[in-house]
Amino acid sequence: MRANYDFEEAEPRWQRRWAEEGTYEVDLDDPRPPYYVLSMYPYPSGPAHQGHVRNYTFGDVLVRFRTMQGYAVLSPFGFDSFGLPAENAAIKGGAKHPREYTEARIAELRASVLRLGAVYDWRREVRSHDPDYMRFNQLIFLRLLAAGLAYRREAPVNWCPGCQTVLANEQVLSDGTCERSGDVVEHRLLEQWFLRITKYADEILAALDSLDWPERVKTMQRNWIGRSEGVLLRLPVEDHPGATIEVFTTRADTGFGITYVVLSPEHPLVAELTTPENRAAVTRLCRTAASESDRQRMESDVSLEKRGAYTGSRCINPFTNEPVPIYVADYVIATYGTGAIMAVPAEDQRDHDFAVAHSLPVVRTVTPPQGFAGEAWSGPGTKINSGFLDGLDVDTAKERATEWLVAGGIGERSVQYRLRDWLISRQRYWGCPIPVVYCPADGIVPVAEADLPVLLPEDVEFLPTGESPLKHHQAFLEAICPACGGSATRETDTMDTFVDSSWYFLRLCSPRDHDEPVDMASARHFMPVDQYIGGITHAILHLLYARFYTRALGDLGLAPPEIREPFTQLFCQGMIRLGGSAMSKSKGNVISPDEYFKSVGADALRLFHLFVAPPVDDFDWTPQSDEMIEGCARYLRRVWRLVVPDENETAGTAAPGTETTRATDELRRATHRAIDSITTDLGRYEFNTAVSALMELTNAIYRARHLGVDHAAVDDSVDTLLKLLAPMAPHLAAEAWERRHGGHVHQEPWPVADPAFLVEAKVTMIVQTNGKLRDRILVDASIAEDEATALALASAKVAEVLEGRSPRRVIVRAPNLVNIVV
RNA sequence: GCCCGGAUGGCGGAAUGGUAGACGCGGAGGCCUCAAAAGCCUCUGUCCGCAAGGGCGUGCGGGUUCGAAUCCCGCUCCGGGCACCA
Repeated sequence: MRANYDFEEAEPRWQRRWAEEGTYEVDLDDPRPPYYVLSMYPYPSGPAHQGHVRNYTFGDVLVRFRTMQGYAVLSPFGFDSFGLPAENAAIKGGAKHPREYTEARIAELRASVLRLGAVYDWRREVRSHDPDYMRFNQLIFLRLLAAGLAYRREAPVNWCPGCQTVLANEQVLSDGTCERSGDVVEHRLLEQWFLRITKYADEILAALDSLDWPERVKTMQRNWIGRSEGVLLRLPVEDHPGATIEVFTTRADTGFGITYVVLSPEHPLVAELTTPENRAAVTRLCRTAASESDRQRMESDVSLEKRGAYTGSRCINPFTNEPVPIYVADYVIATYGTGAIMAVPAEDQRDHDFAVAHSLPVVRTVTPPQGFAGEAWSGPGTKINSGFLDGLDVDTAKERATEWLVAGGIGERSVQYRLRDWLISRQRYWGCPIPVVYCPADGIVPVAEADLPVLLPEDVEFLPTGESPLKHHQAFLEAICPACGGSATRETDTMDTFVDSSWYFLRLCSPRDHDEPVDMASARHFMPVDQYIGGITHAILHLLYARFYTRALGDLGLAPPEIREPFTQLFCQGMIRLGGSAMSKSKGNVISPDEYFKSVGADALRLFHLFVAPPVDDFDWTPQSDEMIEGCARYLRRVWRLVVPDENETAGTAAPGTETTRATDELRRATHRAIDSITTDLGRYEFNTAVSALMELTNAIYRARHLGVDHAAVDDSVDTLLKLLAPMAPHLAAEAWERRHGGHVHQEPWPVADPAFLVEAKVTMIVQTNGKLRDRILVDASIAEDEATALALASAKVAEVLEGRSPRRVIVRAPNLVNIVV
């Protein structure tokens, strides 16, 4: 009836069938081996744009491919549904509650993903803002609290004036601005909740080595953790008996070069060590440092003027027993190491800059290389001016100085991390409440687990005051102390949304379990995630937190303790850029897939995303993209005509003969080559070359039909083509297969290449002289070396070049190549 | 500043030591059609040449090798990450 494939009718029909028939629903008792494919659950920002399309297409190809290979593929979906945009929209738009807003966006995104033909086990859907998810999110927090992995303390924090909340270090960009709003981040001293990720720093770092992840992601995590080995040493303060300044250094060997010591402005000893005549300058410095953002602090450095002030006190350099002045300066960071440093201006450029600005002495303890024209030399060399270290190289001296400090009780070996504990408090409404109350009698008291979840009140007003509406909601604030039964005040901070996303992949294994956040048997069955797919943007934040949480949950008995790493393989797809920046709703440069669903169908759009560029690469959306999408649609029509030929097309009319036999053989080999390369490509996320191989096979089938290959061989190749196409263009493959055979192509086993068809009987041997191509000769694949040489030397083209000379050397790589050197 | 990627036709890209440019987009010509759409066929790196054929060619300069887009050294440009972390 229909010659043309009506994708607009067929695609939604197949989408309904896959959902209704539960094709991609997987349970614990499934006899097939489990395989877990997960795309990072999205923040629901509304209908999908091309970035989502690319992401979910990649994931869906893997789900369908592994299913055809015989796995019980767990393919769940969820929504990272807490977060600022919903609350900001409520504040701006007035009427809509963040829940209503968020759920509308979820419906839109879910519809897009369904329309794309991506298949999930929707029974497993989780949403972070669902009370059920919040309950376990809070329960995990309470267990972390009980185990000492969550704690509250006053700390200098990153405050974003735009978002009116604190940010984790990870959310502050290197220029000192907020990653969300772009505002300059300020410093504030606030009581905040932290998670003790640093306890796992060593394990998380060490485990990176054996992780099958992209090297650049691992490098980024290593840099972020920033482990450094050194010494903590104590410097006694002159005229302050008992007072010592503790500093961390990785260069114990430079001790003889300490010419001053610096405290950060926030250091607890600043007030005590500042003498009256220096108080004014020191206080001014500390006040400026406190009020300024990191960016302003760094910008002050551009003038090379290291800002600092003398305290008036001195401490003793333990190496020389000489007193050195103690300064306060804002180039020392309070939150790293001990918040104080020993300054060695000859071997550290920052110290050198400061020393010059404040006329402090510089003593070299390493001989710089000949011709060194810089100021501070931090590289290797021979020790000088260093007493018992003189003449040693830096590494040996470092070890000797360390031993000396330890033996003298002055210091001990220490490892410091750039990684800080994870600050999770957010002063916002639309997040998961931190389940504690403040009791005048008992202090911080956790909410009883039986009383979870602590829900967000619905009757709140969103006003542009910058304050969380929770702070003014009486019914929410008023709580009963679980310890004494007296009245208490509820915590109004909510959790960073990265907490929600740090364990959802575990929850997805048993999303409806009412007793525990993670069912052990389910997690043991499905975890770890075999293929995790997402953007490189989460290389540090989400992926680091998830690795931490997986370990912490295991150690708390909330998840299988033997599962340390959540994601076996990670694939980071490139982003789609439009007008120079990543396509995203917040940037307002999105291209919707909707018009393509209508004009060419989901399959053509999927194929385009698979074909247009290597999946790991970024690619720029250009006007040419539309032409290429049209090309993919054209290709699919070409496939369709193999199944339902036009009436004026002729096929297989030639009489059987030797030509036919050879063409049939060639078609069969083309088919098995396609199976082989596509299977390899899909396993390596090289979807672009997989599509290209599909096209080559299609071309080969057309060629064969043209030559009159018998119907059985063509039919066989078309069937294989449809199976190979099934993960990438699932609707058309399903429709075509059903017409030919009935049943589901996606339930067919994945084809396996027969090695017998991968070897060629005849090979084109190339003949070179001095590495330059001269001739091509068709030879038997089994040709012997001497025979190949003889054939090559017999070539007229070679004779021309040789001009009667005899070859100096002949390189033979039978049957592919002979290179004659003259 | 440090670290990590990348550079191949008009365009997206393929080839990881052995025929550079697979596959596709765009372009040119032809067929079909009253016409169009759709489709089919041929050509399409560049220069010289009527042609046969030949020269050149993977950002630039060197090197290793019988042979380099591919490996090594040094540059240029582009992209990303980190950046006062002692």
